Amino acid sequence: MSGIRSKQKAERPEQILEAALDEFRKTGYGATRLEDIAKRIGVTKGTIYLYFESKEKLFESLITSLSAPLAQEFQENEWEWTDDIAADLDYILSRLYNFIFEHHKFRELLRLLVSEADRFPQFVDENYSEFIAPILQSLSKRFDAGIAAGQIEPTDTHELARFVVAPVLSLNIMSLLFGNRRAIDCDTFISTHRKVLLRGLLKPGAKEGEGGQSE
Amino acid sequence: MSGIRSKQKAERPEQILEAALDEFRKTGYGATRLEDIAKRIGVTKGTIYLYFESKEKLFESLITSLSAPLAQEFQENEWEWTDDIAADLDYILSRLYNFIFEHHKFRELLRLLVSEADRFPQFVDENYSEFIAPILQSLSKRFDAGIAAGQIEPTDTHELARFVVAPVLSLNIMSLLFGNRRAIDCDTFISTHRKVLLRGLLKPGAKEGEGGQSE
Amino acid sequence: MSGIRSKQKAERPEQILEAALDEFRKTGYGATRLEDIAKRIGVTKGTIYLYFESKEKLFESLITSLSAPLAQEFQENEWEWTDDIAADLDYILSRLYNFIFEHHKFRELLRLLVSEADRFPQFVDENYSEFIAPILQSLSKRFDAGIAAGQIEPTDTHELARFVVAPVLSLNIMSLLFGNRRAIDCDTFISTHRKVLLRGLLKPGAKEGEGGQSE
Amino acid sequence: MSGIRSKQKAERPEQILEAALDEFRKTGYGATRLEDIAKRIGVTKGTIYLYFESKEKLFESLITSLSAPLAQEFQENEWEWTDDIAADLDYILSRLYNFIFEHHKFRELLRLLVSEADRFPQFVDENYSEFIAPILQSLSKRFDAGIAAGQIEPTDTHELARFVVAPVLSLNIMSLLFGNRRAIDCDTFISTHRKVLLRGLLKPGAKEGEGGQSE
DNA sequence: TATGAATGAGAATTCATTCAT
DNA sequence: CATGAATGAATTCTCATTCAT
Repeated sequence: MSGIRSKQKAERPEQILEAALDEFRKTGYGATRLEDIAKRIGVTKGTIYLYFESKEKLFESLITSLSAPLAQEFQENEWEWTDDIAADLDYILSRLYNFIFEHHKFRELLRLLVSEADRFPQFVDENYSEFIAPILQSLSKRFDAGIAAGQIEPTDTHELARFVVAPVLSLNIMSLLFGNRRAIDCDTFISTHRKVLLRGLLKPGAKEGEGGQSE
Repeated sequence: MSGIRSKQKAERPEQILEAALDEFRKTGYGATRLEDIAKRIGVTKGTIYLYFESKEKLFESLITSLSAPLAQEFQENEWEWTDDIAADLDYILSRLYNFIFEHHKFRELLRLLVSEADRFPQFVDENYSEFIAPILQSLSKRFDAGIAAGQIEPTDTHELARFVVAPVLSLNIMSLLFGNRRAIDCDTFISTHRKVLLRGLLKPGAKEGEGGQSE
Repeated sequence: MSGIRSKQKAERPEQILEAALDEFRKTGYGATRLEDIAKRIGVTKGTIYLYFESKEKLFESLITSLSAPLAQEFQENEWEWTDDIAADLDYILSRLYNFIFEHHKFRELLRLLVSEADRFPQFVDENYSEFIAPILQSLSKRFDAGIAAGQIEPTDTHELARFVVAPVLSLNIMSLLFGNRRAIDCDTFISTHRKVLLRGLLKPGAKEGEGGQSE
Repeated sequence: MSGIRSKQKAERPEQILEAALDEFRKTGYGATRLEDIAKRIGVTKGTIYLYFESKEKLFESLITSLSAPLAQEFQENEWEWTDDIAADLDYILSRLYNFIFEHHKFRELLRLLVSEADRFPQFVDENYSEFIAPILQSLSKRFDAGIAAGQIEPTDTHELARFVVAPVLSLNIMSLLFGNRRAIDCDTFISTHRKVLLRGLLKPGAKEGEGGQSE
């Protein structure tokens, strides 16, 4: 309508995906109307069909467009380990948390995956293998090294990685649940996570009392 | 046709809610058709309207019917603390995890809350205050006592409680995401959780050095 | 709305098919709107979907409902031959033509088949094998007998049957094309058909000469 | 891109009509999309609107473009009669059949007319008066002469003409219905048509027995 | 209580048509 | 001349809801 048709055209798919994300998360896949997505960017329903052949395909494209760049970012930026396990743990946590809060879309991707997990299981699986599995892989390798170096108590390192990631996922869910109705004190949460991981939950003294004192 | 019928009639609301849960979680609130819910228990759409005045009210009743008894169970069964912090941590974890695995419905409640959080925020809040808040309250009280008794490193105990619960929530989400497609090794996860909380992630030696590698 | 729900219900499919026939022939398959079909019998679009799962299925059911009883009628009423070939020819023609004029729907079936032949070839084939083929079969048998009895000039009797039926088909098409805009003098057409078949087109004299003009 | 282009441009309307015929017959008027017509000749929808002001006008132009040259051909090539009625009948039949099978488009014109007869009755009428009527006129004139010359049994010659044309129409319909799924033995059909017309269906002997022998 | 036929508002989708480039 | 992005009205199809039985 303005004149810069071709420029707009190039950006349309992104625009639509952006708008679709907003609507899908607000309303859920089933209840979102394509018309609302269209309105959001000032076009009409029909326009969406120029770029996506159906609501379902739009949803699929959305999932892909959300996870692909995230996965890529993780794959491109190799984890850089030192031999200081504490520093590396700090690095792991800050990277995980930063990643989530830098990427507002990550949270929504998660919501969509949880909501529609039974209807689109392939997406869950894709995301797992492209996105979560590599993270767990990297972390468990570092932990293996840590164990070998006597920095870490021997344990199942893959499970340990899973456990290290878990609170991040959890924080994510919280922020999905409460949106901005309940300000979540992320910093404190993160710092708690860090503290517990770094130093353990219990005082040496209490711990010694616990089971054995050979420590 | 008569005896069984009348018995069933009394149970109709429960039957409907049960069926509604199955459908809502499979399809999401927006995309679930009342007819499918009805079919599941061998009645017709009209019957649902004898017990619930609309789809939305049905959903609300479902949330309530799911969370109320769970919250009640938690409220009735007071936490029973000892002065052995390690034993109490074990107790906390086993109670939290057992709760999830005993109550299949709990997981689905969570999914519904995540999926529909923006559309039904009141439910999220209700659940938080009736269900999650009390848990956090109880745990943080115990941790306060632990700190006072010198068992636990001083810290923000409410956040600590949140952090202790986080992996539980996380495991829950995982099982929502992967259903039974990806067998999650819950036992190992829980045991890792326990180990890390009880003894800390790092060896005393590594921990003392923190930045050094006297190891 | 009136009260005799169940009676109406039983008749609905027929009602709808009847209305569908009227609309499809008036407007063609592609351009017919389900709403118009519905209006014709005083119901709404939605009602049609209680009985037919899509527009296409409705069309398919229509074709079947049109051809099935016609084919059945032909199959049930065996052709009854005498040994008078002239009488039998009369009988054949009157039966073929009567059939067309008794069965208003037959004409429309043909139109639908011609119109949609490329889109629904299976229907054309079904109709051929269930409906046309048996007719040709019966006629050619009679002609075989006629040849054996020296009543008919030896010839390919299957083709002869096809040729005997052809003008009937042709008249049918004419009436489809002109509807009631151009009154077709069917009686004269039929009588011409009869005359030509019975006595041949040419005088014996001309015929005998075949290429000569003894006239 | 330039030389070929400009040549193509001059031919665009024809190209479009050609493509339109293919699509209309395949899909019917209502269900044909202009975009498909455009694609067929490698242009876009918009281009069609440079040459035809609407879909309906395009259809109208198509009918005209199909029937006009056919009618013209018939009008230009006067029927050339001899006084040999048999030869003339041969000539009539071969001309009619040749005409149909030379002109693939004739069949499709017929299909379109049958399909859309109720929506575009004017076309049916135009075609009748410009095309069919003259044929019937010519034939009936020849038959009149034949009767006057004692070659043909007195009869309604206009109806006779109609009847002579009928099997041709019929064959046409068959080929519309079965396309190339069911090879129609046209030659045999035509030869049967010819035989029956030329010599009559019945043997002289059988014929005499039939009703009267004053013949 | 329960049914299920019918409704009708509303959503997805299609496509003739327009128009800026 | 030609494009093809955009439109928006029209159409198919869905489903929560009603109500006569």
